[in-house]
Amino acid sequence: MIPEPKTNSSPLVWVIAVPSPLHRVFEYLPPSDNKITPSAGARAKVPFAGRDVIGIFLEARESELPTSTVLKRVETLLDSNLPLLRPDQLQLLQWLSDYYLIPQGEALQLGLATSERKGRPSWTEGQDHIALTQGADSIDTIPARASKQKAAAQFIGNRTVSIASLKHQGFSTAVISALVKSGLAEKKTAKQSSPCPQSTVTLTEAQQQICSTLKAQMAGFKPHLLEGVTGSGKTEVYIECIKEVISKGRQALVIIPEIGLTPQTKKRFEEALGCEVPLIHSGLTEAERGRTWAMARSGLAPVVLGTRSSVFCSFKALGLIVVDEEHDPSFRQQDHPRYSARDVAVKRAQICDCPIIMGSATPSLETIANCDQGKYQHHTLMQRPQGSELPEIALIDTRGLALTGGLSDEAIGQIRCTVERNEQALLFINRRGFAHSLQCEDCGWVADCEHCDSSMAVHRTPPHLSCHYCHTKISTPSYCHQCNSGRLTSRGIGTEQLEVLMHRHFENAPVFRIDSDSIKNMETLTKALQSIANAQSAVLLGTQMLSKGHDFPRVTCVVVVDADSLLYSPDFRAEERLLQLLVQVAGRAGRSNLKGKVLIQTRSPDHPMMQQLVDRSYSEQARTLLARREALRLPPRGAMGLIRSDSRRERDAIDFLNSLREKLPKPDDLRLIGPMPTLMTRRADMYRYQIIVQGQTRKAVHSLLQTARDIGSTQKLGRKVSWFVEIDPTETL
DNA sequence: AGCACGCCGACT
DNA sequence: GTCGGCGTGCTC
Repeated sequence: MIPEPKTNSSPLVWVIAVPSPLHRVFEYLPPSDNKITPSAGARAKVPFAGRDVIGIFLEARESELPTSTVLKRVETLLDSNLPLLRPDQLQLLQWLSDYYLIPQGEALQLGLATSERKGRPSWTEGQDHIALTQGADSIDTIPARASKQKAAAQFIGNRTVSIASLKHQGFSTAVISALVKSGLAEKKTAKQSSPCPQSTVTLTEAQQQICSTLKAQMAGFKPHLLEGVTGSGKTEVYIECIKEVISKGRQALVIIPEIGLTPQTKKRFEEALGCEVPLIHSGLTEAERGRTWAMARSGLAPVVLGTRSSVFCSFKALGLIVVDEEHDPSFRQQDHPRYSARDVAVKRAQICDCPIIMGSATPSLETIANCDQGKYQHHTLMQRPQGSELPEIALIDTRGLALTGGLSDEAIGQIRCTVERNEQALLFINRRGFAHSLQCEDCGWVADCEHCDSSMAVHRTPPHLSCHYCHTKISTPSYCHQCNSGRLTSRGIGTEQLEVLMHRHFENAPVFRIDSDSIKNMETLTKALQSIANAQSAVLLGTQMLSKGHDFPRVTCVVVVDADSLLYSPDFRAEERLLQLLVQVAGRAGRSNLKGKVLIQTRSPDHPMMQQLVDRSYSEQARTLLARREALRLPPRGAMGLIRSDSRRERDAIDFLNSLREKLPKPDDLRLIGPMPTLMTRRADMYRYQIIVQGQTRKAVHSLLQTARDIGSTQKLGRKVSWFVEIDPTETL
């Protein structure tokens, strides 16, 4: 047969990354009014599977599809001058897509603010600030009946303030527009927030030394670990480095674990740097995020402060990344897309050829290993300034002791002494609600969640049972559902119950409970922290929320109510987590010049970790854990991957993994474990199963996961179950 | 993911 | 007769 002559050359097409779960890019004909070829990273509106979507232009090339393919046409090019995604972001997100096995179209969306993803123009500087036309002198001319306007004018004074901040103060749009209408005030565009760094606070010798070492390396890619005990002043070091970077006209990105600490942190950075430090976190409105994003992109913001998603933000000239509390598990996004913001930040620093400082009192074992291998430079701050001493840690063996509300007599005695000295005590308890579960005294029946393999927690205010995994709430039963007995008892103390008991025990001291039930938003947290700061003696109690980064100068006594509840978890990272948690909690004590004391209640006082908590430093203990990981060939030694499937039908979840495993290659340098049930197999009516992949090199694990992903998407069952592959999983439960 | 297309059950 | 349930297939 004579081969067909090659048809005329393929048409010129635009390659577009379309937001869809497909691991492919798509070809389109250029728009009909095509004049220019855009730069990579520009947004384009394209028809896709029966609807219009916003995709990202990657390149123009000759079509690689058979000439018979019917191509659709790009509808409009949205960014014709400058692409919204900068080359460094594009490079980062393409790496992200590849490394975390995320579809390219979805990965690229992460580099845009939410409104930009919908195709709206990016935020431009507008008249979103306000100032008094005649300055503060005109305040007296406002009639007394316009009390709100007067108050607003007083707030503005001689400054130019953002309208957003006025609204935060509780002034309505009506009040603001009235001021403008009467000519007393006028809207202004934000002035370039040129930083005017405030004079340096006095640094300790150790801080100074680290600062000068770091400042000399504020150009070019270099990761640093700043290991500093709680209260040793890591933030001052960050600030000095940021000043250095912005003085050279470059920008800094500061990433912190959770929104809980943003208001104070923002204020602290703003005061030290003398400029606005815009935020990026999930609590902001779309408009506010869009504003920060655009300010960073245009270079208007010299510093941006944000939670994990800010690692993808656009910058004009990124010169430094700071990741505070580098060990924190919340840097890992646990659902779609799954990535570690800390690791992405290191990659970004590499791409932007700038330094990155990771700080922690309890660095992760991965980061310590990276220091050992010489990949990261290690700096240590082991002393608190003003000579405040590190707290003394003691174990309380609770075996055989009569506990009052989960507390030993010794702990209660210590709390009493603390309160009587007009100081504050902090009780850490890792359980919300009144009690862990409700049990029948006669037959042992436990009120379980009907959607999860878990018991329901007891709550009293208001009274109900609640599942902390799927958030199902039911009314508290008054009799046993198995034997009809009326003798139901609460087991396992929670924050609510502890609060009641503390009120009873310490009538004269205020009691503050900090957990996700009592703290609904940032305002309530700020208020609570304010009251704590103003109080003399007090008892603070709460969950992890209390242990994260807050500064409580009057706390001199910390009690860990039940350290065992975290001790025996099958996850290979459980010990590391527990150690970090306990050291962080302990670090809340004695941060000012008052000497602190830490009491840890445990029924396993002989456990090696408990022993070492008393007389070893964190880094010594981390070494021990690291050696054990090494021996067991667990990360950071070697690599790990995970394939998980979730389904309403248990059989489907198992079958999917079984047939996937059969089709997978079996390289001898890899070990596959499973399918096996996850620790809490049924959760919110979903049965969850997994295969764990272990190997010597990350490359081998990664390539197997990639194959698994490709095979999985061709499986018929793949549509009935929801499943994913994950590299370097943090929870292998 | 989201949307179209298609093939069976219970409604005006 | 048609409205709409959701299984299956495809997206340049």
